[in-house]
Amino acid sequence: MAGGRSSGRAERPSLRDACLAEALAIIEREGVESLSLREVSRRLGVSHQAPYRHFPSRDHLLAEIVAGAYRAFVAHLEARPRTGGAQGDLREMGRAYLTYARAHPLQYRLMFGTPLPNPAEHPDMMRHAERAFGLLRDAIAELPSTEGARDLRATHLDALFVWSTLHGLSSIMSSDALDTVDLDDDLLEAAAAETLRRIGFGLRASKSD
Amino acid sequence: MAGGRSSGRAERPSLRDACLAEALAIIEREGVESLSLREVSRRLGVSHQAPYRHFPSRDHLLAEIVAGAYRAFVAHLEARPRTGGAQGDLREMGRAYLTYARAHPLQYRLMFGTPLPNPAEHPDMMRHAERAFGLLRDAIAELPSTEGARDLRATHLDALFVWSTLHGLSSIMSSDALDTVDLDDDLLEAAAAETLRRIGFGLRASKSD
DNA sequence: GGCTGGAGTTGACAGTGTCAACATCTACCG
DNA sequence: CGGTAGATGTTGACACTGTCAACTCCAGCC
Repeated sequence: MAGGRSSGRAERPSLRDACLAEALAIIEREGVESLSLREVSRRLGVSHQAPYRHFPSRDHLLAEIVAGAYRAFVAHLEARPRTGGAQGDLREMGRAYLTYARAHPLQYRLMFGTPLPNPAEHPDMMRHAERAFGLLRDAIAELPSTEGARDLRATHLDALFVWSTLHGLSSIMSSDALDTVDLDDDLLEAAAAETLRRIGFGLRASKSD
Repeated sequence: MAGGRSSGRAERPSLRDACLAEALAIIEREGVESLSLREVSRRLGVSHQAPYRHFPSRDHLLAEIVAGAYRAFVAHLEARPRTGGAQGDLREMGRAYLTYARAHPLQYRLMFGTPLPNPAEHPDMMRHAERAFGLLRDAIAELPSTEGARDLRATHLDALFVWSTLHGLSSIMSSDALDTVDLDDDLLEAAAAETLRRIGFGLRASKSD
């Protein structure tokens, strides 16, 4: 039902895929807000209405690009090393999260940083998003509970803490705001490691309440 | 040189201020991306070029609104209670940060969440932004250093940690992403308190390295 | 053959930001 | 008092955008 329209098996010259690729290229160079279907058409040498054969609207095209970013994000998170126990696993998840954000700042910003096309109108995009959040929450739910049953509320609190810490660092790292403050690359590298360590402390802190 | 054009002393009917107010109202109802100077003009009953007498471009108007949000943010941070020592002060700062983000999600998003008009072209807006960051960094620099001189790098790391944690929670709280996950208001309240506590743990953790 | 439906094109419309030329009104200076 | 300069606001244009509607084309199928 979903996806698979592209590389499944060569299905036509696929102007559809060309649009997605060209749109992404435009966003990379000029930013989301200056993405225009007409410019995409122009670059592809087709008429300004051609993309409408494949996308109901500009926002639908954008939503598909964002969905792609989520898909890649989820894949990256799932591809993390799966060696240690629950605690080590969460750490790997955090590392993977930060790695992706550092390696793909544009995609990260597309997912979390920019005003998305109305999410309610693009359920497919949201499905991928929820999948990503679910991964993180699951990893936390797996944490060993030192005091018997892990209650749901505590899990939510922990998830929110981990999520917001990771997200905070990532969005700062992939934002322009950094330019106003002078921080070198080494520092950011260190900050990533440090943040992971501190998340661990923070989680343990909640137990020793 | 800067500011003071508004409420200093009644300086004309001040279409300028009316534009800012109306623009903010539009953003509140429709979102940033659908803010248009022409709509502002229409609502104010003036011609579509009138605002250009007061703002060189749409982005300049937007930048001024964002600058206003930063100004209010800085004022809110500076108005925090100043009772305790450095440690208590940082805690108050954190509380004030989260309070503002909760009370003014729109403004918070305007500052950190949306693609701003090219910051380099709006130095005034950036001046206010830096002021806000500076407050936080200063509060951290004041922390008692248990091991003699507080080195600059450590301060930066700490600042980045505190900042990103606060920002992460705030931006999640003021974002639509929350809607995809079911979290009640009580939980958010608890998360704010919990996060402040955990930031404390995180900072101490860096010392006991 | 004829017909149907997808893919792409052309032409229009309303909306936008912005430049340029015009009008008007206000204040100040001779 | 008259006149002139500057700020303020208006009208008209231009290029650009997303999107609707009607048109052409061409492959495949009965």
